[in-house]
Amino acid sequence: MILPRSFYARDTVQVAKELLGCYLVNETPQGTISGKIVETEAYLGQIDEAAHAFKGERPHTTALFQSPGTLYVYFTYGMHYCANVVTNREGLGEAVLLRAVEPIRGIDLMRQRRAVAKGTLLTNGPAKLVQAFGITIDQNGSDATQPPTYFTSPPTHDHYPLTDEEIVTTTRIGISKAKDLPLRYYIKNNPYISKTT
DNA sequence: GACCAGATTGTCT
DNA sequence: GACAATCTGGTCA
Repeated sequence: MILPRSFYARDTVQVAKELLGCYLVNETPQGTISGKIVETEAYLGQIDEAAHAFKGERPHTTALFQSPGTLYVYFTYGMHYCANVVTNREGLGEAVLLRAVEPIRGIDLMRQRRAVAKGTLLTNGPAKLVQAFGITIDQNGSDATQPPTYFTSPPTHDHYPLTDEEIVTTTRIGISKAKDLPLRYYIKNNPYISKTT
């Protein structure tokens, strides 16, 4: 079942935690790709110095200020893309960054897009999963509550929701500002989380 | 496996 | 002109 807009229209930290265990799906012309979300980071807009929305709305951050459930895809380091979902309320600039997923469907397609990667290296980082799923800057501003790119709740046989015991909370990585905020979440003992510190 | 440097471009100072 | 919510390929072990 596709997660409705009301799922995202809540406290950003809450959404970041509950996205763990949910599924990311991208329907491409070549086939459907899906994966289980195992690692996220919260970015708190105008009170969070590390957030792209911190300095207010800019031409390249307009998607961050749209309705909850909107995708925000950005380009960084001259060669990489990362994907977020807008959360809380329209106009706040809050979002959750997808840091890692566990491949479920379309693994062959992921391998084609990431020929260099083997094993867990396929999707264990924000730019890696974006590449494996075939997400590009074209998805910036698109609506993640309907196809082709969207999130679903876990299948009924999955263990969900996760307990606090199974969610590890730690500081964010890869950034230079506000690094001490405990806004990174991942599923304990899952081999697909990114390890960089 | 750990550690290090290079890639490459949009945005802000 | 500096730097970025990163990854890869090299070297050394």
